[in-house]
Amino acid sequence: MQMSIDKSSEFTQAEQDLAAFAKAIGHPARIAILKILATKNACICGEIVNVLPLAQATVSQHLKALKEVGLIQGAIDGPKSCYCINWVTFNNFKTQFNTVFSGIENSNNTCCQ
Amino acid sequence: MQMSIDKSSEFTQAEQDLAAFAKAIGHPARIAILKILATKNACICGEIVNVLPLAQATVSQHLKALKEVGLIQGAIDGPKSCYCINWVTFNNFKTQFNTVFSGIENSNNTCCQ
DNA sequence: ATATTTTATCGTAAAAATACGATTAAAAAA
DNA sequence: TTTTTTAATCGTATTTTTACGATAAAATAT
Repeated sequence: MQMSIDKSSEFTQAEQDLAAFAKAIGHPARIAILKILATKNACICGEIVNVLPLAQATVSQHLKALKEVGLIQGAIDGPKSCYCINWVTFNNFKTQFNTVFSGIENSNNTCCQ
Repeated sequence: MQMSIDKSSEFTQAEQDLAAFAKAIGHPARIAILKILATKNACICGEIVNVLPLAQATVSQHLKALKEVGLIQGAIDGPKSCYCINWVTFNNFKTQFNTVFSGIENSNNTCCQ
């Protein structure tokens, strides 16, 4: 008996992309990281580790997740690592989101009450 | 040796709430469901099951996830279930998102390249 | 009254995510 | 040159998510 095979590829690329972005920001630690980067413009990894209630390895893992979907980018600065938000990707996500859900939201929706 | 205890409560309520919303839409099936509901206003569960490449039990599970964060609401309609988007919650999510990430995105960000 | 339709829930298997200590690698400081 | 600092990666334990068959519950249809 086989179970739990990934069905993601059965959906459209747009649906997969949007879901991937949403998933990436779907953890409080990653929200916190993005908030820090949004206010500080650029930030050394160590500063993020100091602020978050997580181990260095875990923060690195979260940074990697954000980097993989392109929401942040990093550059090596000596022995340190500097991160910042990639606003192009970020705004692209916003646009995709608003496009997909620009349905009938202005209708007086009184269904399913 | 204990590991992997949930650290979510160490973050702010706003961070947790926003992450919960993002997590809820962080799967292509749930994006697809929201898209259907956004265009159809209201929709019977069975129609969603027919359109998605997933088993009925799995779709029900995804619907439950969306309902739990308040993004959709459902009403029993005879033996059927009618679902629709809760636009109040939905727009609240949009607002929260835009508030948190209204940082310095207009700056000419050339860091971390 | 019985059968059918519809959907939620239960049980469970498999996969992915979360978390951290330990280690590695690479630059800087001593 | 050796030590220290910084951060990525590895290994691994635990938890959560994803997926589905089977069952239950509740209304409709026969």
